[in-house]
Amino acid sequence: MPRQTFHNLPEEKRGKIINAAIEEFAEYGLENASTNRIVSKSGISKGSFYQYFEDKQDLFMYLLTVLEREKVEYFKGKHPPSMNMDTFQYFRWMIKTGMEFNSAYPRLVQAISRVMFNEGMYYKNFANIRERSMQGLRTIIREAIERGEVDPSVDVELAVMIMETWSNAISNYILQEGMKQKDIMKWVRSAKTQQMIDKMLYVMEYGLRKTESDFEKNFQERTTP
Amino acid sequence: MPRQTFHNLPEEKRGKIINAAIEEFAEYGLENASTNRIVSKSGISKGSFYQYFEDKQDLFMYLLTVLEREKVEYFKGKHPPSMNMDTFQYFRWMIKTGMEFNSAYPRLVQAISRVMFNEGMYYKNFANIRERSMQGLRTIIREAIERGEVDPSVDVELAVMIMETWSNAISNYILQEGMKQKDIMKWVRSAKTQQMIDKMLYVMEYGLRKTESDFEKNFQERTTP
DNA sequence: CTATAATGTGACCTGCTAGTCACATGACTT
DNA sequence: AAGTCATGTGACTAGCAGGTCACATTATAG
Repeated sequence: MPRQTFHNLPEEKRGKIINAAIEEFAEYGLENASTNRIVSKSGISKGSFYQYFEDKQDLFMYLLTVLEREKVEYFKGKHPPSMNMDTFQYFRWMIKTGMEFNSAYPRLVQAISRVMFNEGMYYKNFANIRERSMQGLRTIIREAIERGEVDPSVDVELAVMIMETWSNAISNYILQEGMKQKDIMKWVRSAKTQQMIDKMLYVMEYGLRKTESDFEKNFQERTTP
Repeated sequence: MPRQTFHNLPEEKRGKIINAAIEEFAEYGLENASTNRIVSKSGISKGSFYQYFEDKQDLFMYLLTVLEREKVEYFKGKHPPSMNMDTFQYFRWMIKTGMEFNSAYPRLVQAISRVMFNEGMYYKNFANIRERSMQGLRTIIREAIERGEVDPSVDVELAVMIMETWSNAISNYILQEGMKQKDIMKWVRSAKTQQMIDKMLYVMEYGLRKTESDFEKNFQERTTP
């Protein structure tokens, strides 16, 4: 984590460094990011950089906390439209609000997801961060089972994996398509995009809602002639 | 593509170079792969390398053709269990056979998917390769619609995206989990793993089988109280 | 055996990287 | 005004990168 000297900096200077870092990581990932470029982009000297941060990874870790803080702040300002939502409606709301957040901070999200999901495979350090979000999904599914919205015989771990994959896939897809647009936020909020997201989530939801017995019945019907 | 001198090489030497390249790309991706390491691992000199290949990317492109050739060869040896399969059964067979291939050549597949899906986003050169596979899916879906297996009002592009994402996600998941095992092939073929794949595909399939009108009915029921 | 062509080699070049450190500058204290 | 401490600086080191090239070795032909 950054040293105190960094936090003492005037906000403008700190912002310039953060923005330079976001641009650099979004463009080059963690491994190929160049401290030299970050330093010259943000208008500070090499020595200062190493006075603020231990190294590149330290700076990136700081960006993670920035993302987390901004995201919490964003969700605080948005309340679920209703209190009587079932699990899938809630999940849909979470995904969509997350998507709006992504549109509001596209470069920050791009920088972090690039490192986390692409190089992440090989940086075991990030495994615990992923584990945390999976823990949340696990809880959601268990609660859904208790409420009778998901069949009790559903494999929780598998459902977690499906939901995680699905929400990552949607996020990536939206981010990639959105980056081609002039105004991401507008594009994400458009009826067409919203409907597309609904449809994709519907595919996942409908599969999960089905009972295990249903699966076995259907599956055997088609594999044993 | 490699120069003739490379193809003239004795098979053993060629194999050593290919293996060294696979290991290097699997470990470091394209950008961070080091020709120096490849050269020393495969026991040839720097000069020879540049006599065989234009550069790193040239070598990687060659690996792509190796993968394609091996895959075609592998699928030739495996025939679909039945001729009377519906689209989803065929898709399932394709996915599973592809998975078996991945288990047979885990490092080669890892090397290529690491570059294609992780860094690939930023290497526009690979876009056409992806486009080709999407073209295949598009055809599959159109045929499924003609056969009445998928509702005609389904958005083909969306279905393509879902199937592509889904099959990539499963492949990546299996590859990642499989790499933790001693014997990948055995693990992939185990009843437990096979059933897991079936379940994941079932989620996708069940969502796609549903008609658009079904979606709209269900969707409105829950969003308009 | 000689001449010619093909293949192989590694020292060397330039340019980048992450990280260091002796020194300069500014700000606050006594 | 002098002293002290925090902050800022960029030339410098060591190491690795991709790529080149004059020369060495081997194979083929006459």
